[in-house]
Amino acid sequence: MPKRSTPLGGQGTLTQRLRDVLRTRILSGDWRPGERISSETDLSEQYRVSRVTVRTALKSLESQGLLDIRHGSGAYVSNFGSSIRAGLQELRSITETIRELGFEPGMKFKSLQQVGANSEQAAHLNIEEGAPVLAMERAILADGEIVAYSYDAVAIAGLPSSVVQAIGKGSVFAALAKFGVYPARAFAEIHAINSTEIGWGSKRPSGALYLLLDQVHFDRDGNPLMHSKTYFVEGRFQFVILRTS
Amino acid sequence: MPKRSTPLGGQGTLTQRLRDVLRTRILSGDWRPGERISSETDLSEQYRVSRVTVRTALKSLESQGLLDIRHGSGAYVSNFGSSIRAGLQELRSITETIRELGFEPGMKFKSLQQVGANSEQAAHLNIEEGAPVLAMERAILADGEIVAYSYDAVAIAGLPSSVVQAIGKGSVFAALAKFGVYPARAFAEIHAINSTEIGWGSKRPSGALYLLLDQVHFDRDGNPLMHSKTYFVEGRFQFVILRTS
DNA sequence: AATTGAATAGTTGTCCTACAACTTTATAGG
DNA sequence: CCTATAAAGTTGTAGGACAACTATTCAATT
Repeated sequence: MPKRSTPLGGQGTLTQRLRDVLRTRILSGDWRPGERISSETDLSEQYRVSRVTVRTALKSLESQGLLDIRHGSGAYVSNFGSSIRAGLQELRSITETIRELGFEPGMKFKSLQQVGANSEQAAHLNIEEGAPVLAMERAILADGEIVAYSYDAVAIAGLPSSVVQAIGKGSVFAALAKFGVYPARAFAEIHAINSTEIGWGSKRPSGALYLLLDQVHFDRDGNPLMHSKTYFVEGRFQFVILRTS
Repeated sequence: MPKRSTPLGGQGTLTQRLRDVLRTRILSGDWRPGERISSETDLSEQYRVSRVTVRTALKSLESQGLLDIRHGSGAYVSNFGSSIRAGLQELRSITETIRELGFEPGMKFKSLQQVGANSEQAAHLNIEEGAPVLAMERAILADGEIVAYSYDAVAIAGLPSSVVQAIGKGSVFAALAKFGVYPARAFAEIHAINSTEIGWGSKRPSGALYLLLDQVHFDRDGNPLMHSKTYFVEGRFQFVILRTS
């Protein structure tokens, strides 16, 4: 078993940990866009892992659009590196995304209670109508400014009631993680919405134009965990997608 | 050099060819959603490739959301397999997407001419302001109904003038392909737009609400090829994204 | 009978070595 | 200066081995 100088902290498989380290290095600018990163052999020696592990990690970053690997030449930092952080295809907590973009995330609950699922929620979560769900209405803030309103419903079956308190204190993702629930995938639909019925409070934006992200989160096994309708105030959040063929 | 019974036709690396074959098998229902596919060793023997190649192909399909690989257990077909095809993250011609969704695609040009690049186009295409570009304004139809208005600019340097005629007859992608130009990636920004300034003609939709896909297409080497602002009429086109962690 | 626990076989994760295929750089010759 | 060739460097694939994890089987215990 090889020992490594930089212990590759974190969780997950060795490849995943290495991938995260390399992603951080790329995003932090260790290599400039268009520049060639170290060769697989070099990285293999540097982190004391096999070349197979390095290759798998690089391939993963390539499929995320951060790298462009060319046979016989090397792996080059893609020219989109800096903007991709807010990429839609990567499933991340909104709170964490806001923080990584350099803002101070915040959250204001309008409601947070256990209710019976309405027909839309029941259909998305694959449960009976009226079955208990944890419903919440939140305003999401960045540096004190409202960037989105979110209407969420968590399938509550099997979750201890203490999760309610945990959610009230911070990120939904972080709260669920404490109870062993990890969203692994989300299936999202995007719409443009123009309505004055959305949002509340005094800091409500003047416009009525929103980008709606209507998504269902699933766990590893494909079981629906949460239905979420998030209305992003147009102009205050930049959504980007890297499309590949 | 191993010989394989099924020759894995197509182009690209061995891994890419195997990946395409396996993706086709998955989408065609060789294994049902949730079902475990053959083990890496089995696939390795079946296609006469090394386990490394099989692993790389499977990992690629996992990052596309088609598979879920579990340590010590196997690779399972994800439950979204059938819906993903229309996903935003896959770069495809709008025309072809419309046809695959079962509609008859159409296109109406308002203009198609060589002009000097404006500042926005110049910035996105990384050329001088005023440099020649092929600009077009089009309405995109599905079954005769307008689903989007698109304002595009192709960096024309090096392209023969005959490409203009080819584009006028059908898909832009198809026309460019004839001249050896293949968009490999696109970087898209999404916005909600409410404006009456968009669109033209008698079949113009009554509403003024659009989903704007503002994207730049790049070739394999990262050179910008085309800037494209496409305004999709809200409600007439469904955009979905699979988000993974 | 039901539950627990250990052994077992099967599968993915990582390692090592080797070589093929491709790209870039260096070199020699004109 | 230009071209062709050689050399070095890099990614792609192969094969074998073992570790780590999962699912199953079956005997022992309650």
